[in-house]
Amino acid sequence: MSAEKRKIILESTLELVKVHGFHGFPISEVAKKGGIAVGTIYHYFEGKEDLIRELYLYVIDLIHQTASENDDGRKSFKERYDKLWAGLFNLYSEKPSILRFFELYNNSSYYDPKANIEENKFYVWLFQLFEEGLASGVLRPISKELLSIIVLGNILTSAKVNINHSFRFNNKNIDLGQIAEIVWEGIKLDTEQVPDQPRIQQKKNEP
Amino acid sequence: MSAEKRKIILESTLELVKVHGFHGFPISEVAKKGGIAVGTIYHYFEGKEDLIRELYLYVIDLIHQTASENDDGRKSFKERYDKLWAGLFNLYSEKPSILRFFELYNNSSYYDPKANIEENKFYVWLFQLFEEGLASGVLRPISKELLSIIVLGNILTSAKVNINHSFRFNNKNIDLGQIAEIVWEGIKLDTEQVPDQPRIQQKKNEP
Amino acid sequence: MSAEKRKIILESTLELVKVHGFHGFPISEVAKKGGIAVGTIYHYFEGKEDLIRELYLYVIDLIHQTASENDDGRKSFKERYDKLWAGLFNLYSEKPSILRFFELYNNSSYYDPKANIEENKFYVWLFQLFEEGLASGVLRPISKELLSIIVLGNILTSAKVNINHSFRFNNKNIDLGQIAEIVWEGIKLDTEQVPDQPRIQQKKNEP
Amino acid sequence: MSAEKRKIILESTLELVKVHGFHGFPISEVAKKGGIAVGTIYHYFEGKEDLIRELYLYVIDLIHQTASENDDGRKSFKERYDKLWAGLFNLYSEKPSILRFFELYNNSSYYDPKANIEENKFYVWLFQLFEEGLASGVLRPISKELLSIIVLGNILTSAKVNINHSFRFNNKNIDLGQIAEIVWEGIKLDTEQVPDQPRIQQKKNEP
DNA sequence: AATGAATGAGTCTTCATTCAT
DNA sequence: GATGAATGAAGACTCATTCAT
Repeated sequence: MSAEKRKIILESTLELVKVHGFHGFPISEVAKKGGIAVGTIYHYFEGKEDLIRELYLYVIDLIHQTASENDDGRKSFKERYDKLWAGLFNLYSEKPSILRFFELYNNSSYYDPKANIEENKFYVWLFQLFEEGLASGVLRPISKELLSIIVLGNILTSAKVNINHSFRFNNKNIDLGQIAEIVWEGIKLDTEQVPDQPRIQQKKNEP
Repeated sequence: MSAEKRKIILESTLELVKVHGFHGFPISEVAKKGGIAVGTIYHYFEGKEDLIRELYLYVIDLIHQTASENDDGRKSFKERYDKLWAGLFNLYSEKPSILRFFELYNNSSYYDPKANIEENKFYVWLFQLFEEGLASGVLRPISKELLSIIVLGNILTSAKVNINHSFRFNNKNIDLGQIAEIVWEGIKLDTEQVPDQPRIQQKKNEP
Repeated sequence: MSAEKRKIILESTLELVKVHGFHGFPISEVAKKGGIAVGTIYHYFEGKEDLIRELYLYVIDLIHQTASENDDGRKSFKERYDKLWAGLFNLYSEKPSILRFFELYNNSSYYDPKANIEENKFYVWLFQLFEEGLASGVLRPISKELLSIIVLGNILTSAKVNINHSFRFNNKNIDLGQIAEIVWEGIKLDTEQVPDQPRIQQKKNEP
Repeated sequence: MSAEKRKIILESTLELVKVHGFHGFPISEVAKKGGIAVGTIYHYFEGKEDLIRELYLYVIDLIHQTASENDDGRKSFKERYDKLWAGLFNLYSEKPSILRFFELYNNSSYYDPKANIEENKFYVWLFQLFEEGLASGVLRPISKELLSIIVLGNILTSAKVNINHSFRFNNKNIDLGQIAEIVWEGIKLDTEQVPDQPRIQQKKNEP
């Protein structure tokens, strides 16, 4: 069992998923792309389903590394926020296969709904980051879960547009950097104002 | 050629896409679900690819109708913004198959990158809405394209979480309505005056 | 039941058989080519099998007419032989769909092996012709069946090559008229006398 | 990739073509007849079309072998001619599937008209045989192409009748050996006569 | 460990035929 | 008589997985 060969299989699969979707390519293509035999893949993974699920963990790890590596707890939260945004935006832009994989994964039959978010080390790290932001008083009182959802969602949207916008928006130049600022405007605490009054009313979507 | 039967096929497909993804179900399932014969589907559509592409137009139409029907140009822009958000959020939440379809479509081999966004009547309508918002002076000077991207992206994210969050976030209650306000905070023009009145009104997406 | 419409169906089918073979085209193509509805064909014929079998009779009739129309019992047998050859050769060459149909028919599942050759009016006529030739003493004592086989077989071969030879034989000019003479040399009775008259003239089929 | 399995597939197909024509049997029948799985066929051939085309080459090879194996350049041309005739006649009679295949192939959509006859090793061999016959002076001055057409065409016709005549000609006994002699009479040079005068009258098949 | 030939259930698609209008 | 929408059985082909080497 060489880790090298395992990685070859995962990366080959990632590329193929990007181009063809989960079901759009045969295992034999993975073998061909990786320069190995079909049977070999079954030494490293139990089957296609297992391969895709392991690929999810592999990709989460990549994201976690990218996000945490550049982080420096001594910097201001805004700086850390910008680094997070830039890091993931660049990762997704340079490796669109990751972005694509995520979009597909959550909607696919491979997705395991029983997987707990707390076991996902990237989310654990991210929750921690936002908790520190909240503690430092620069963020409006929004739950760390919601902050994660908004920020990640918008990074994803930005990167998606970045990858596709040339044809999607008629070649108009769209300044995606603005999105980071717009979101920041939305989540930062307006210091000029009286924070002792709730600015946002409670609302129950699902009673 | 009955429009009725055509709709049955489209709706059956939409449901199956939601549960299984594009490639995860056979055409015969569409037939069974619709109570018709397999061959009939091929009278109305050239093949699976064509069916999926027509489904895209069908769904775009649904979204356009939902968004435009509830719109009233005489109301304030904020009110129109809230209506847009509530309308789409509810549509997606009540019919997750639409949400799912979009997520998949843009990443699938069915997606036609040559399709011009200007020919998409929903986007035409949406661009017009934001142009009016910009003209009325309540929005920061952000391009209508970027505004569309941000707002739609966040509605989608909200609805996605709404549909999945029960298991995705460990049953924590997440107040998705906040997202509409956070985004609004990000795009609205800050008039320095009068912070002594609550800036965000109560809103009930799902009573 | 209009005879006109029946003929349209038969001729449309004949053309389609030529291009696609028996199984290579759907009944709907016959309808489209003939400018009629699919159901109409089933008013005139019991099904595809019946249509093909009726087409056989239709084609046999065409051949019989062509062969017998130009025949004149008062002419010499050699002249009648030449007329037969020229008539069928031209018919096949101008309407290759007939030739094609025959080749296919005898090898297809549509062919009815129980059909008695004596009930085929073209063969009845042909056997009669050769019997007269034998009676007149210009032919070697070969059974009328064998004569029919040889002559028809070689006309068919000639026409086939005529239709295809340009590409089959590398654009070499092949004088197919020779075949008629070669076969004649093979079946005619050699009267030892009179070699003082030229027996073979030069001939140019394709100048 | 075993040559053995490849041959099993080809032979199974050949038998099925004989009975049902090209389109009259499913690939699954080939598999069943050969005692293998359907998928295996697709390891050896790209599809049905490819299988049929490869079968053509396989059959050409069989014919070439049969014809050339029994040939002896030291014998007289008439003896070689008789051997050729007998060899092919027997091959076709004993293996009617070959005969049937040829008839069908040239009229089918599988036939590739771009295929050059010079690349067909059987024809190369045959042309050589007739060239030697012409050089030895026993044949009338007929092009080797035309000689090939006539001789092959008549062998084919003979064998066809041999296989089918029992029902085609009402159980009459037909002496097919005569055909070889008749054709020989047609192509041999009449040494008694004056070859400096043309023996065949002018005729115009295609004015 | 690595290979890749073999398997056969499953998929898309076609098309002869029917029948209500 | 004429129509053509609807049917569903049948066929070509794919591909995840196995296993002998």
